Amino acid sequence: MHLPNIPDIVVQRLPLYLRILTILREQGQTITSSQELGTRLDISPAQIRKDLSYFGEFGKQGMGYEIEFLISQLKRILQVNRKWNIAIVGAGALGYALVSHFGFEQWNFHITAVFDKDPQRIGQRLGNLTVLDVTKLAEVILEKNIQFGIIAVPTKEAQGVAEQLVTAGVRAILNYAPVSLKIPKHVHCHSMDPVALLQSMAYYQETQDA
Amino acid sequence: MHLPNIPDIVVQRLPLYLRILTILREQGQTITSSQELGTRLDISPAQIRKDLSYFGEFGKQGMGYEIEFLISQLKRILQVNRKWNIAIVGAGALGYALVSHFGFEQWNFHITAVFDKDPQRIGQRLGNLTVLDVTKLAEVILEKNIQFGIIAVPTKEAQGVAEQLVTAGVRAILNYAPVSLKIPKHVHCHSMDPVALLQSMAYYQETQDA
DNA sequence: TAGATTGTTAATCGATTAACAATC
DNA sequence: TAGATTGTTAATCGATTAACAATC
Repeated sequence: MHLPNIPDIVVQRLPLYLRILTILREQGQTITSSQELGTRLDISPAQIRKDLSYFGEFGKQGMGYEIEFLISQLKRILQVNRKWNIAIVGAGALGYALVSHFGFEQWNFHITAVFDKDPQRIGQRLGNLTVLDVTKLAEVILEKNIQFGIIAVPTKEAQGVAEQLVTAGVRAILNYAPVSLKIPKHVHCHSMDPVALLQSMAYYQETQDA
Repeated sequence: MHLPNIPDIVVQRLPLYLRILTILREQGQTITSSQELGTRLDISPAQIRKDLSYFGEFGKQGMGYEIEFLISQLKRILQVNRKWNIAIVGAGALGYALVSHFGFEQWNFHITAVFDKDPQRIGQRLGNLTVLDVTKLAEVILEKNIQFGIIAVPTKEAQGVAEQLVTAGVRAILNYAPVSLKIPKHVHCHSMDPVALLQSMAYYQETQDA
C-alpha cells in the first residue's frame, strides 16, 4: 500500500514529528511551522519540509501546519491509527518494565501476551497478564493475531526466540538483547542496546580518572 | 585526545564490532576477517575495513584480524578499558530493570547511584543500591565522580532531570523518556524510544485487521 | 498589500562501495 | 608460490541543505 522509494531514515523521523506535534497539541497549540518543529527536535526546517513532502502537501504557505491535521496524516501514513498486537518474550525485570510502560497502550500497541521458559515464572501474573509457556508461542501468536514481537530474554536465547517469532509469523521485532539477529529480510527488526550507546559516548569523553 | 574528523556513524558502529568479536572469542575463535564480521553484522566488509582504517592498521593481508588484539584496540579507542560511573534517575520498573541488567557492570559501566523524587521510594533498596533523594543529585554526582546519567523518569520530568544532570557536570546522557532533550552541545545524548521504533516498523506492514 | 512559510529544485555534502595494489 | 585478505583510492550513491518561486 505505501509509497515506494521513501528512505528508511525518513520513515524513522516521522514518529519524532508525531511525538512533538502531540506535545504541542497538549499544550493547547493549534498551528506550528517547520521552523518550530525543527527547533524542538534539533532538525533543520528544510529537512522536515522535505520529509513531509514525500507523502503529500500538509501545510499552507505563509501559515505553517495545522497540528491536528498533521497528526492525523502522520498517523495514517505510519499506520498507527489502528491497533497492533505485541508479544513480549522474557518475563524478567525488563519484561516487567515493558508491560508497565504505559506508552505502548497509549499509542495503540497492545501487549497481548508475555512468554517465558522458566517454570517458576509461567503462570505468574506480570502486570495484567499471565506469563505463558514459550512452547505455546506459535499457537498464541496465531490465535491472538499478534504482529510484533519484543525480545527481552538473555543474549544467548535471543537468536532462537527470534527464529520462533519469525516462524510463528511475526512481522517485526524489537530486540533488547545485545546481538545482531539473523532473520529474513522481510521481517523488520530494530535492536536497543544501552551498552553500545554508552560505549559510543565514552569515545567522546576527555580522559580522566574514575 | 581522540582523532578528529571521525564520522559519528563510524563511532557508533565500533561497539558492534567489539560485541561480535567478544562473541567469537567466547566461541574459541582467535582470527577473523572483515568478511566474517560483515556476515555476522550485516555490514559490508569494505565498510568494516574502512571504519577500522580511521584508527590504524589492525589486520594482516591475506590473514585477517587477530581477535584478541582487535578487541583490545577497540576498547582503547572507545575508552571502555576503564571504569565509568553511572547515575540512574528514576527508580520505577525501568530503573529496576536497568540496575538488574548485568551488561553494564560486565562492560565496565558501574551503576553508582539511583535517584527518585518519590518519598515512598527514597531509602528503599533497588538491587544493590539504596534509592537516593533526587535533591541530592548534584552532590552525589560530584562526590562519586559520576560521568554518565540515565534518565528513566516519566516524560514530563525528563527535561528537568536532564538539566539537573548537566548542571551537576554529567558528560553524557542516555534518555529513556520519549522526548527530545534540550541540552548543551558538549553533552552527548542518545534517546531510546521503543514506541518510535514500533511506529516506524508499522509503516512497512501490509494493512490487515487486528 | 507585506510578511511569512511552504514545497521543491539544484547544489552540496557526506557516507558507502567497488576495485585493486600491496603483502601476508 | 598461490591464495587470501588487508588498507586505501576513486567512483558511486544517497541524504541534507540552501535558495527561491509560489502563495497563503
